[in-house]
Amino acid sequence: MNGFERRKEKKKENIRRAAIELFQVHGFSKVSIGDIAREAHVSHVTIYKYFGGKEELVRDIVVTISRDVTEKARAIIESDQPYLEKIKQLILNKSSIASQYRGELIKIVARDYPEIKRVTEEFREREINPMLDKLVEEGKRLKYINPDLSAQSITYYFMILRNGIYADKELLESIEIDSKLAYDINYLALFGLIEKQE
Amino acid sequence: MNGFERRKEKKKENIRRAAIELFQVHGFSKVSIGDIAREAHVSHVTIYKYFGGKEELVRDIVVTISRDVTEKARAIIESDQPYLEKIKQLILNKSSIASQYRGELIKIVARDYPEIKRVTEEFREREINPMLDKLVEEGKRLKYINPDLSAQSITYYFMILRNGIYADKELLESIEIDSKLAYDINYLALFGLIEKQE
Amino acid sequence: MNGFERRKEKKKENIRRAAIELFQVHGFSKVSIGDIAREAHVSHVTIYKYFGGKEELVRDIVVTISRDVTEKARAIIESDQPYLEKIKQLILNKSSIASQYRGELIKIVARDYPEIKRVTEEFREREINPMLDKLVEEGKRLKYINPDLSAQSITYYFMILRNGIYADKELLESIEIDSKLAYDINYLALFGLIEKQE
Amino acid sequence: MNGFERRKEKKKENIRRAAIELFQVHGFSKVSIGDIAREAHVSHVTIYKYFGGKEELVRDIVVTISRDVTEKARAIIESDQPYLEKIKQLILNKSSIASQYRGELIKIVARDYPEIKRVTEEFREREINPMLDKLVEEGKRLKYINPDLSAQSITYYFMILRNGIYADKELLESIEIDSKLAYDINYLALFGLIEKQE
DNA sequence: AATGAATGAGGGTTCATTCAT
DNA sequence: GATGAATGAACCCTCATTCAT
Repeated sequence: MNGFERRKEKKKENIRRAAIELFQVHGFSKVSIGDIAREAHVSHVTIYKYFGGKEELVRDIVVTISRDVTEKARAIIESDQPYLEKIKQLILNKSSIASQYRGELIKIVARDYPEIKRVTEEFREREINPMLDKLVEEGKRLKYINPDLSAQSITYYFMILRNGIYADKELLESIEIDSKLAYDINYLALFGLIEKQE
Repeated sequence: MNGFERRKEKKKENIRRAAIELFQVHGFSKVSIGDIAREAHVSHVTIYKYFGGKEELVRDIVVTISRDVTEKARAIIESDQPYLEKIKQLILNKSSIASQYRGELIKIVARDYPEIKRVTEEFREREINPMLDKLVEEGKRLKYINPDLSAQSITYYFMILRNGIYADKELLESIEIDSKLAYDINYLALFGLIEKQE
Repeated sequence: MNGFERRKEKKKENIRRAAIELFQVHGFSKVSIGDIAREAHVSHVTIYKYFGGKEELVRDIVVTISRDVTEKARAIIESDQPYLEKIKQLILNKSSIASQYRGELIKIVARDYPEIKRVTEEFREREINPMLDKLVEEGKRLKYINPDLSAQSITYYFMILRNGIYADKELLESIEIDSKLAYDINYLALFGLIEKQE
Repeated sequence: MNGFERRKEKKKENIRRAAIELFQVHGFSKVSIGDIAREAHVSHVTIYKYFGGKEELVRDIVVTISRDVTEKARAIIESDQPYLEKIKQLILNKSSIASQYRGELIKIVARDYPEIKRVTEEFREREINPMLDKLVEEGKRLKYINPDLSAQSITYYFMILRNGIYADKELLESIEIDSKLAYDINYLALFGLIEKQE
């Protein structure tokens, strides 16, 4: 990648960043190419030249985010931390995942551009699920996880938690501010609402 | 309410139903008044006469749903069932709540029409939260719920679960079809992912 | 005219009144048939049945007003008052002419419905102008009016004054409240702005 | 102002001109943005980019006209002509004022956009009235004007004449064609309809 | 390579008018 | 004869996309 391409890639990155930011604040349908161009300090036709159109820009963003999220998850899972720590981080880590993972965004986008749906599903199928399966396997081996629970259920459970948490900006902020709340949510996700009665 | 008004109310109900349906499938911003009119088999002008405009239609729908959900929840909480059964139903009941509660819809709508945000927040503040607080109180008294958890945390936890579950239509369908999955999700929400080690 | 027709005529009159009132307040283009129907406490289709449509309603109103104004002017001119008094009243009388003559309304309407233009012009041609011509004739005979002025000029002058006065609601109100102002305007119209120098 | 901005200003001017022209012919409410765009040979989107919307376009036009009229009046008043000549020109000058001053337009517009009313009233209050007051003062000093007449009355008288004259396109044309008519109207406005009897 | 402008489509809204009850 | 609803057109405005400079 020569200097020319590097500059171009930087500009693309900048456009992606602007788009994600705006999507998060105003919702996907409300953000126009013009808005993104303004936010990224480029001309809107530059966006067309670089990405081809709104759908392609969005696909590009979705792929970028998906890749990013996958890598973050892989880093956590393959790290050297104790098992519980890994789980906790996957459910509620304050790293950049929070600021990027936008289940909601992706879902809405998927509705508008069915082709993008396929992209994200492929990602989950091929990248995320295998990783989670292995994690669950390990959890069961370590007796952390009830062996009667299916891997699919647990995967779904993760999805529910992540979607539930990251779908609500205000909730996210509350969690970041209030560490007792963060602790409680973690506790609830890990050990459930109900105390097992002996 | 005479026959005249009853017919009118029926037509309004029909328009609401069509709108909700379309919002769920295509997302809020993508559904035009014309679409709703077509789906409801009325003229778009009728919608304007009955509701006044898109914002008012949406506010009406949001209020209707909110009221409905609240009543459903109250029915469960004030019913004569054992405590755990109530909790389970609140998290994952197959009744019409599932088909109506659209946290996601409301959240997106709130972004477009800030005034509607207030309506829903007032509902939560005034109706939902007090009910949940009492429920948590009861759970702690019965030693079902860890007394260290704050009521607010648990309220958020409920929100997360509900949002996470109802935000994903496919997930919802999977749960309805696959009873093992439903059981597992319930188990996870109640007793958590991690087995407490003795 | 039997009782039936009398009731019908009354209703029509009521509709006319409502329409004129609304036109005066909100301007012609801004008043819909629905508005008029509401103001007149009738169904809008009644208006269609009685008048045929918006254009016909307006034509009817214009004719009614024109006839009315003509009769008022005739009454003044053919009355037994001194000449100057007649002139004064024609320029600025507080009678109902003020509340009805709507040069502005008619002009705007004429733009929308060219056919109506003809109606009013015919009226002026056939009714108003002859009356004014005779009045000017008399004024010249009585040495009130400079014989070098053409009757047409004076007719235009009347038009200018009336249009100028009645086009501005606030001006009209000021005149009605402030009698010194009314006196001055009358003076200016009659004797001009400039004092002839001897 | 570089060439770039000059081209832009020229285009805006062109749009204003087209709008004024159409407003004069068809009345304000009947002219759509699309009509103006067509007349000005630009895209309607360009109008939105330049002016923001119909209300803003209209406000811009009103301000432009107001400023223009004020300047024209000031030029006459501050010129080196004899007093009577000034007055005559103010009442009936064939310069571009006639083709621009549109009291009627402004009044109708004011009804639709109350905010614009304020703009024009401010103009009158701050620019026009002081000028007229001084003119009247001078006229009284020179014994041209009856000192019993209030400045306010005379201001209104000017308004009446101007509104009466410029509200009627056909009248305006007649005056421009027929110089005897113009002379008579001027005479009537200056010296009144009635000869003072000695 | 960036910018301004044009196009064409779509959505929200209102209206005059007509139809059915 | 009055009312509610439907139709079809028009208008304001915004957007994605393309063209010309």
